Amino acid sequence: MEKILQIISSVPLFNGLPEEQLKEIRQIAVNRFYEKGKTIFLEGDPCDGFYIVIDGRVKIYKLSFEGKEHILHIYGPGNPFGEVPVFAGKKFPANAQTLLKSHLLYFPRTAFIDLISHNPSLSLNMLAVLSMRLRQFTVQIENLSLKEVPGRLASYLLYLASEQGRSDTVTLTISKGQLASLLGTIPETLSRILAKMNKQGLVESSGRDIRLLDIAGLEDLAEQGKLQ
Amino acid sequence: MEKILQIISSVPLFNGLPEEQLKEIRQIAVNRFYEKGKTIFLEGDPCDGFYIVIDGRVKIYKLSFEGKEHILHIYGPGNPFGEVPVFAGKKFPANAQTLLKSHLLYFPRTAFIDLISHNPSLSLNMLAVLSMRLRQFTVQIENLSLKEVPGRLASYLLYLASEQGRSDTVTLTISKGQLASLLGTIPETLSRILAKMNKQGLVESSGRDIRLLDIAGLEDLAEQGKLQ
DNA sequence: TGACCGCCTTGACTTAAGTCAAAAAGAAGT
DNA sequence: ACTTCTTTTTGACTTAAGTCAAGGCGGTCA
Repeated sequence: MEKILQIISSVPLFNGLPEEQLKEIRQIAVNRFYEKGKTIFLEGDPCDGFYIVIDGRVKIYKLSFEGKEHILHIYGPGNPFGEVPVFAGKKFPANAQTLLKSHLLYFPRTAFIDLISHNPSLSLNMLAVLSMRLRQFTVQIENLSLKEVPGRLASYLLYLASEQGRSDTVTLTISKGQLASLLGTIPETLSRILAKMNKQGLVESSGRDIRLLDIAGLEDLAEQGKLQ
Repeated sequence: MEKILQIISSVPLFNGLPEEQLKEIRQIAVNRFYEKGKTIFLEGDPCDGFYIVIDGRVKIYKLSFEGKEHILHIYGPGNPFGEVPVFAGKKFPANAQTLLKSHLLYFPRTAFIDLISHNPSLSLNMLAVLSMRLRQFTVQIENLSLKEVPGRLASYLLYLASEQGRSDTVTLTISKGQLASLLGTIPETLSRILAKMNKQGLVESSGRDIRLLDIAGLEDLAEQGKLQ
């Protein structure tokens, strides 16, 4: 119980809120535990609340008619998800599934809206979270429509390097198949492009570890969107 | 002056707010007039406020390294834009330019945040606006990564039909070049695909008017994302 | 050790969509 | 009606990336 309060206080969404309000938030939160590979919700499901990842990992994805999936986000501890229908419309715009055994906190819609109505700081935090997400989507759309796969991969590797605080080597935290889906392509193509980048001396990859040999080259590639 | 108050009251973002609050909002709003084709802001520009279109039309777009543009949104009267950096970070994530001579209202950041902090209804409205936008982006990403151009075009035509309240004929409100950019492709490709859809009896297009001859076929196409 | 599994890679082929260049069709102004 | 400019269409060609199918690699478990 105390532990959860501590976790809540470290979630960006609840940053800077006074102790007392954190306790209120704790009051309405519900623990939910999922095994690996479990569906949390499906696109079109009616929504009456949103989630925060406490532990584990969750993918948010869309499915094509034939069943091909495109991963929109992968969320880990501290990330909220499923907030869109809380404030607009009723239904989830995408699917959510656990990638690992996960511990989530669930916030019922009405109680949360009540809370937010009485707490300007919380509402500003929530506005910030949604705005950041819009910003991310903007980048994703730019990547999809203005860059080719090599450019998107280079962007992702550089992002991962900054994320992991290292500039020389990164370690993929997801499978290459999942990465392909996140980049809007398929495993075969990703594999071929990684091979090409190896040949060109941009990276040196073995398994999930990828050494970034030519940062400047990768930055060019990420910016221009094209190989060569 | 009175006219602007009336316009403000009809903007979805300010729906359901009491008269008095609308007046406060009017207080902080600043009129801005732009000729056709003028830049309102560029990606990376520091932001200290956002806009609402009163009259005219504005495109929000990204530019690739080589200067190719991808239009993210086209906004008309009643639509707010540029809110993202108000709540998260400082810089605009995309470019904005007028497509027509336009009248905008500008809301300075700090004054607006002040307002929102004291007005839960306004903040919930803003949360709804951002959430709707996230939902739209979700659809756009789905279209870009899981559908081919014919599927995106079919989606757009059906959307336009519902928008214009007619199921048989739609009229493009933007040039075909702009439409191509909005669908993440180029004019040549769009032209060819429209020609193919004509040949297949799905539509009958002449200039900016497009008759939808086979709605069921278009819906299939939009859902499956592929022609044939 | 060997069989099985999921994940990744490679090869051959197809195809959607982009590029470049030119013609055609509209719109606007004189 | 004629010029000029923009927008749209068409054609020939190239290319990025998808499909299908086969094989390889690496773990796990009996």
